[in-house]
Amino acid sequence: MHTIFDIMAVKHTKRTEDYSKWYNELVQRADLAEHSDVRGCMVIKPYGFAIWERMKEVLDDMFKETGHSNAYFPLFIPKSYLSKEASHVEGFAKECAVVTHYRLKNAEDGSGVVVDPKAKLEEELIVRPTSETIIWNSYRNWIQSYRDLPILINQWANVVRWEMRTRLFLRTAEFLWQEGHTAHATANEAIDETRQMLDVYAKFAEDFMAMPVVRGRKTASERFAGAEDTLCIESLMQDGKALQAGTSHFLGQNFAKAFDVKFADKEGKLEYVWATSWGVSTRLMGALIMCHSDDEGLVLPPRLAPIQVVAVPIYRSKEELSSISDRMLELKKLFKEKGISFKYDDDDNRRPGWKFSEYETKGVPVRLAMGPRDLANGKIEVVRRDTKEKKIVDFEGVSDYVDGLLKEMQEHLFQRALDFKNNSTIEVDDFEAFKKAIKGGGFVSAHWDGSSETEEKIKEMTQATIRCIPLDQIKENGKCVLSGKPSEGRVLFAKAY
RNA sequence: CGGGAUGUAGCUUAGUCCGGUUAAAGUGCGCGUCUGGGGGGCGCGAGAUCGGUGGUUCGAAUCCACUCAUCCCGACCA
Repeated sequence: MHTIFDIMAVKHTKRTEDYSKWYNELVQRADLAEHSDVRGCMVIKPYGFAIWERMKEVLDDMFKETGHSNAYFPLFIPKSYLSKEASHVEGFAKECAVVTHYRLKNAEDGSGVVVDPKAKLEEELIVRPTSETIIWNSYRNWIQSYRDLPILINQWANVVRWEMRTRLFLRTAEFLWQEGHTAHATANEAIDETRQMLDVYAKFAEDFMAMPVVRGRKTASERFAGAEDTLCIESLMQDGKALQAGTSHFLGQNFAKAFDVKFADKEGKLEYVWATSWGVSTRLMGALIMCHSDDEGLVLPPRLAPIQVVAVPIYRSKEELSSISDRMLELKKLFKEKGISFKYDDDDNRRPGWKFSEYETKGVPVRLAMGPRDLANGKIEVVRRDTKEKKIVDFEGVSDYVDGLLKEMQEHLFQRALDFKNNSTIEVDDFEAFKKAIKGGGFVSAHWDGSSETEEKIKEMTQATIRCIPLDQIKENGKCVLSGKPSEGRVLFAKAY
């Protein structure tokens, strides 16, 4: 339907009108990604990929600091591998893409190419939905003695899970991620690793994404297929729905047994190896968007913004442009010294107003503007994206001012999101209040009797799932919000992405 | 895989109910011009075999059948 707004100006869906529509429009408007012609797949565009690259850089450093090395394992996994670990195959079988042939040929009727039926694979290959099986198949050959342990490996890769319903970044059939796969001599060492990597994720989310998270443990029904224990970081989006932002699994000896990976300990006794795996994906992009952005567009935390500062000149004549550009190039040097990424946009094809909107949409943290009046007065305009606050400051010293502003914004975004999360977390003690709270959105902290049956019933009745049992859960005696049976502590419920 | 909806220019849509010359608009794109402190104005121009196939008809974007695709709501899921 045409409205007067469509004709008069660019009109965008607001968060309060239709949150998921707002999200979809924003992803495209900010030039992060677009739908591909392949169902469920997306094209990550340069600006979106630049943000993902920043995430990768930071995370990769953190993995290296904790002793991990990168490696690469194949995209294709022999079908038989998947079935070696019983619960693993059960978890993933329903969403695997399968390669059955290795050749095409021209159709006899000239209609194009068809699969050559003669080129059928003897053993079909699956496209990895995750790499535990193929990696543990390799580890069998890599590990003989306790001296070979631990193995601390990470890989950056794409994986495929044939999802029924997809959404840009949040759930796509193919996505990018990293998966860490470690092998240890003892259960305790593997458990410590699981926890260590969870803390790495939490630190990344809070310090870089400015996104507060709850560290917790998944219930049996939400646990990774093949894990003994799954830890997670859970975050809350602005619409009150929870989003699992990262997981770290203690795999016990499940994969070691499935792939027969044993090592000789110091006494020469053969033992199965202990394992972990942990991952975050391009889903973090979705989390980043939904955590901070507003009705005008993306809001990026300075530490992950590909462009931290953009400057726009305002001018009539070439002479004006040239003298403004001189000052901007001075600034460019100063920002470079400080390690601040800076873009001077002197593109003459776009007008200032257009550029202002563009960079707001793309979430560039700080925008500078300088016109003839500022130039004459030795001033420059500084606008911060998070609060849209506009200030005219002295040109002299503006790089220091902006440097401080970026740090303040990083902190402010986190604090704002933390306040939101805290204000959206409600404790309830009876089921009527529980239903009401779930309807209102946010985390609902309530007692649970620990049974999967109760968990399932609550899900059926309210659509809420147990997001996690917080690691900092306080021991307190209470009664399960549904069954009334005894409980020793509260767990977090929410509707989730 | 169940329920609902939609396919018309790069994008967003009007036209479809009630068939009738050359399919309309906004935006975007190109050129020119006036402009330039929050997505500019004016003028000109390019751009669509109306998702596909078949049928009804003198005549189909419009009616019928089939088909493909996408989106939304469920079940499933990082």
